[in-house]
Amino acid sequence: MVRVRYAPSPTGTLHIGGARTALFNFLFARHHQGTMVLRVEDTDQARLIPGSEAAMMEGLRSLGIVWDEGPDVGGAYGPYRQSERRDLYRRYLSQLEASGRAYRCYCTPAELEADRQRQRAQGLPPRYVGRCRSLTPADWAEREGLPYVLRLKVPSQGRTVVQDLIRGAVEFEHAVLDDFVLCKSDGTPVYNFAAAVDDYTMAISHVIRGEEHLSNTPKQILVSQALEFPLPAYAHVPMILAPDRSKLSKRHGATSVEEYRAQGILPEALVNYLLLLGWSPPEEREIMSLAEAIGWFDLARVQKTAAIYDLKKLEWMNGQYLRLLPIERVVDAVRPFLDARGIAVQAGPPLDQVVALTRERARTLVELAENLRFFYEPPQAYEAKGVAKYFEEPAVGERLERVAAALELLATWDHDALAQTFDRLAEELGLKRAQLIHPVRLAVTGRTVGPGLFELLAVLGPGETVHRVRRAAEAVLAGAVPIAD
RNA sequence: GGCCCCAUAGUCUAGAGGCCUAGGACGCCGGACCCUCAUUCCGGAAACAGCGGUUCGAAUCCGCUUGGGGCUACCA
Repeated sequence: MVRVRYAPSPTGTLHIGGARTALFNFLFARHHQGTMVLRVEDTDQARLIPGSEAAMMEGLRSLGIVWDEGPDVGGAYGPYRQSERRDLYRRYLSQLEASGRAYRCYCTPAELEADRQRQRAQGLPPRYVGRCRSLTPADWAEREGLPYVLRLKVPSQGRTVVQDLIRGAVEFEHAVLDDFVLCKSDGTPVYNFAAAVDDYTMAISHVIRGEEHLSNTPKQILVSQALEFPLPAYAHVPMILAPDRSKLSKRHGATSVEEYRAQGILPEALVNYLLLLGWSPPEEREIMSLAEAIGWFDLARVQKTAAIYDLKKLEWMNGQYLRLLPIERVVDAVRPFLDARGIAVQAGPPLDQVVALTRERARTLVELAENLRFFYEPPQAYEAKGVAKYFEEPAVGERLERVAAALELLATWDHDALAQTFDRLAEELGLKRAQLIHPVRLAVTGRTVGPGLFELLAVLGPGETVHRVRRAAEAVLAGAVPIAD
């Protein structure tokens, strides 16, 4: 039975690195009909950020990553917050103490700091010097009441081998490890201890996590062995780096799932993009559904090398999804972006028709919202480049008047009728059709780029079209064309 | 500093000794199409970090060098 976990620390928002790790866990679990556990690692209350846990869960859900057991949904191995598992940790801690595998250390932070200073000065690696290592329970009794931490008694000889599913056997000499802290003086367990206990007590079969944890793994193995726990399988997935190859941080722009959402990236696209960072499908096709990914997912195809995220490709992929997804899905997705811009769609043409015309010209929902704005708001000004190109030709004002007049008489308002009207008028005026089309697009949208004119006008409707063409004609004739930008 | 991981184009990657004159994707450049833009379609430039081995043969195996990353807390 495959059981995996994603174990975030609620100290911020859901990071794309974390999201990718969660995604790999989720895909692995689903592929093997296993169970996905969400565990909140909140032992360090000082670092906890209120609302972070809920935000992370919301971020995961928005991407379609769901869990079978967790703080919100419960499960047979709860509780799922480390802060609620104190009693459990205490039990294993006293077991370790009783068996002599852990010992009390009374060294003060000042003493430890002094040790480190000295070691650094001597060019030695900073490790715990072992001052309290051979203290006996009798010595402990003497120090009754003094604060102490619990340290694991790491064997000084030998080595620990991590069998990693992605990297193979990785060896760590015990000589380079030190007697690390299991439990702080205030009684809170420390990560490497709590993680080992939880992975065992939650019956986790595969620990799939970021590469930054590889160096911690021997410590967790040592804890597990001291407690006589069987070991889970480990798989350390490569990290996601910022474009300058450094660790991802706020200064690299959008790094959280929430920020990408705000920039108009669809969750479907983000998840698909993240999937390709560190994993490759067995076929040369990159656009795929979560269901397909579940069928294909395999740790053997996970890369060893850290990946750098590429905004350009994410945006391209988002564009693909904008075109691929059912129109209703895109309409729903763009609505909040319209609202945020005060674009009132109730008064204008049906949004689905508008989106159908504009979505293939957008890469993000922000762009899409801006691109369709003119359907609901007449242009206040006209693009400078277009004015120079199309509104300054001789007799353009009259030409626009003619168009308005012809359109006004049109009985059927659809693409073909509009096309015929423009053809006929162009012939009458001795012009090329394009010489009518471009000024009219500018008159109606204020821009030089956009959907095909006849499709656009068909959706915009006769009233609004004629009105806008007239208005532009008047401005041109009056020599008072408002210029945008 | 010590320990650990990694190394194919600007970026994501395929590649598990001969199938590689190294394949795909984004981006970039050029072209076709078109009422503009976008889409789409064609075409192009662009990589096996370096040096030594092993082998009949190395992007693939080994070593060293270089480079990048991680860990080294009473953080996770």
